[in-house]
Amino acid sequence: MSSKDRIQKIKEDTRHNILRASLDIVKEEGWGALSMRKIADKIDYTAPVIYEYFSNKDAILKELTRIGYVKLAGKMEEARELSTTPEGQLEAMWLAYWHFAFAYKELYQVMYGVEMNCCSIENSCPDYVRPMNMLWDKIEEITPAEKRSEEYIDRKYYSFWSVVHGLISINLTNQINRDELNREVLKDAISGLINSIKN
Amino acid sequence: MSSKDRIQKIKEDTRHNILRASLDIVKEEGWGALSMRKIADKIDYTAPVIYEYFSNKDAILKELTRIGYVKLAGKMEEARELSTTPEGQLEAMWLAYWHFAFAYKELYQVMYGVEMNCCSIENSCPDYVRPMNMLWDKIEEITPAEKRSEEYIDRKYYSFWSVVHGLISINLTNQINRDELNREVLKDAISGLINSIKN
DNA sequence: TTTAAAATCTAACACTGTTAGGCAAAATTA
DNA sequence: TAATTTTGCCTAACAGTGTTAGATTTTAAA
Repeated sequence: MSSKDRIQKIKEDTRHNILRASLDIVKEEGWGALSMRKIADKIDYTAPVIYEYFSNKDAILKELTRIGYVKLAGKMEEARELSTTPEGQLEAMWLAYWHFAFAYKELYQVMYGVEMNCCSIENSCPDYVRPMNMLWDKIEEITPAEKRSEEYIDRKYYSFWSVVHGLISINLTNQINRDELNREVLKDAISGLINSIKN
Repeated sequence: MSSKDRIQKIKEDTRHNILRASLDIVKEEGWGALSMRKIADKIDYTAPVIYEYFSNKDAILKELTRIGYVKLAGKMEEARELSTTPEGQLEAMWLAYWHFAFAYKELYQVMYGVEMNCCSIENSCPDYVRPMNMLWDKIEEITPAEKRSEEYIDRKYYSFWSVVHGLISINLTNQINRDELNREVLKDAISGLINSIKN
């Protein structure tokens, strides 16, 4: 009856509270600080109670991942409605994807396994910048003199790096191995960018 | 004298063994399984000994990161020597970067914070594929009929995704925030790809 | 051979995810 | 209403984590 429904609702609330508490902790202290006891503290329970709502910690992460995908799809739908041409819609959807990643940074991180590196990279270890410098210099070399500016080369460098690193990340996280697809995407992107620099 | 040198060498060896043992464990069981005690076991010591060579676990990860960058630069140099034109050299260097990421997967992961997601994504939760489907369909829509094949749309979808996700990952890990650069790279890539589809 | 120093270990602390078992309040049944 | 069952929640524990302090053994110097 009504009491059963009320109990059901309280259970759903608690489940929701666990998810919200988790996300709050991550927002405040990062993924590394998320623990079952900390979640329990936030919702005024002890840790074992959580296991009545989620079978383990991974299940919480998985549900947050799912929520992330739902939210992302919603944002993309919203963006699509703002444009009338298909080209405009496609662009709007990618921009919505982009904005989602930063507006819901923590969700994006758990969705795609993008973790902050241990410690601050910018300890200016010279080894860190050498690969970048090698590529940067070579891009500079093939850039026609009239285009050659720091901003231009920077932009091209980041364009290269984005496609390559993006494709690598996708391959490393989703272990879907599609060699011929990778090769074509990579070749397309690299030759496309080289052409866009030379002309 | 000689005894001091020998001691010095043993110390260097131990330091090296710690790093190699760490990488071995990660290769066998993944980053999540790497622990100080497990490293110590592999080199026939107890855990506290490691702290005479590295101030903490992060320092080990940091050194592995550095080693990764050195190795990457080496591979890129090798690749560069194989070509004579600057365009060929640039392409070869990016391909070397690409191959490095898979040949030294664990190093690439610690260098760029690309972690495997908790559990297998392909539990075929329909929510996971919705954003992809939305984009895929829209790409199909703007693709001229004579080009329209599954392979073609797949390739274009992954090209889009790679740039956008790559740029996001770079922004999330290296917290270097360069808004105008991001906007330009993103706009360039998206409009470039849309044009390449339409023509 | 005694003494100083270096190398290494054990034990502990505070944390982690997770499970088992118990206690008390609530709901159900007689 | 009284007895019984179910539910909700907690404490305590286990095995693991990174890390530190202190004791102990081994090596080197006097």
